[in-house]
Amino acid sequence: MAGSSSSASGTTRARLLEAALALTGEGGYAAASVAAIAAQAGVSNGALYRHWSSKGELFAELFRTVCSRELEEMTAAGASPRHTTAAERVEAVLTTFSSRALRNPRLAWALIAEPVDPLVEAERLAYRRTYREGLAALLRTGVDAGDLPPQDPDLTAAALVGGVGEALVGPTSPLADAPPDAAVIVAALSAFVRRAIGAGDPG
Amino acid sequence: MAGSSSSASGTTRARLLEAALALTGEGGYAAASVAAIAAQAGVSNGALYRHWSSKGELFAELFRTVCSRELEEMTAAGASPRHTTAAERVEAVLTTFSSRALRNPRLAWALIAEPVDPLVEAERLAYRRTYREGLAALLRTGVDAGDLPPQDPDLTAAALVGGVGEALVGPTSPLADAPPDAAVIVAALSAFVRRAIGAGDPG
DNA sequence: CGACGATGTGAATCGTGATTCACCGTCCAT
DNA sequence: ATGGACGGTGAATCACGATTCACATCGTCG
Repeated sequence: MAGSSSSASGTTRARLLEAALALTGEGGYAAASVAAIAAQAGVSNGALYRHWSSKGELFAELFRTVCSRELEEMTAAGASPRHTTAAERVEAVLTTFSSRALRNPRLAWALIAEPVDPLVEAERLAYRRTYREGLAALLRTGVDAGDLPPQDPDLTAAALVGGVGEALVGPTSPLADAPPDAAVIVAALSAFVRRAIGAGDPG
Repeated sequence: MAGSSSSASGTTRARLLEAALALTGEGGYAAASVAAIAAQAGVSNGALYRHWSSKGELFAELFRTVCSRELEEMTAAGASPRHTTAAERVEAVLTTFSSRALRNPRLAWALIAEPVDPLVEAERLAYRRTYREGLAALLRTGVDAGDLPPQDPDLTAAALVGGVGEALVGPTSPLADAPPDAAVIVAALSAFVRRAIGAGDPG
């Protein structure tokens, strides 16, 4: 009926993903029931199962998509030639992470901390590990080069991921969708990160 | 039948709490179904409802009990006259937290990070906030005294709570109940904390 | 003794969502 | 035109654990 590629909607599959993302961004994973997703996408419950074998699979895919975009951004930020030292790169990665998360706190919460399906949890865990490992690699570089003090890079990286996450969704979750002042928070977090990795003052 | 106060069991109420704690310590909150708790305590499902109006209430009480003990220990550690600077106190608090958590990683995970009832989540949140506020107060003291560099104490505190938590239950959760080497982890975390709050070298 | 409250029993019931399935249309290939 | 694959429908079903409730049991008190 509808034109094959025009107005408001793509394929049902895409609409379901969009709907799931939108609902998660509003009310978190909990608000994204199969019924709600289907309704939002304008299809029936059953349609979902034509494209995924379970709700979990849909969300695993969604998480993968969203997180991989985030990862890309962070990686790019860390790899930019504007930064020369490992400390700067670590800071850039986490600043990117923070400012993006603050743009959509609810979604960030869902991605970082909300209770989810085991299937989805596995996806989240995998990405967390990736973040951690990326940071650890940067830290190792810095330590080896003597820019950063001796430390266990893996542990520092884990603590940074957790610390930044908590600082963002912890204080954020009580708040509505209007972060008080993202720039201030990001700056303060940057300072925390710099100190935590043992880098000196801002360059 | 059994002696009123002798061998293996106190009141049913107490046995239910013990059972819930034990199960949570083994398989987390998820493993602690009403049926499992009742079985472990040697009573029937219904007995639980003679003492709490819901499973959530039981767990809220359990969390409160356990967390308040932890809080006591941490507070005591931070208040000890052995420590003079704010930095030392912060470090002592978090070291206490870490080493205790590492003693029972599964339970720590349940207390810190596992998905739980809203009722229980509220309890957890309250304690997290308390930890955070306690740390923030110490940090403020240090900053005011000039021992620590200027910083947002609340944000630092939040990041520390999150960072230490992640470092503990993140890398820990994949492991069985035998932490590789608690002392090493605690020492490394201490160093992280010292750097993160901007304290100098170890005293 | 007999009533009564507190406690315990455990099978039946409920609530909440995810998941299934018998039944269409539509569209293309033969 | 016709068969059948590809979606789609949505009410019925299922799974799973918490919760209820009609029925004991026991200890205490008048």
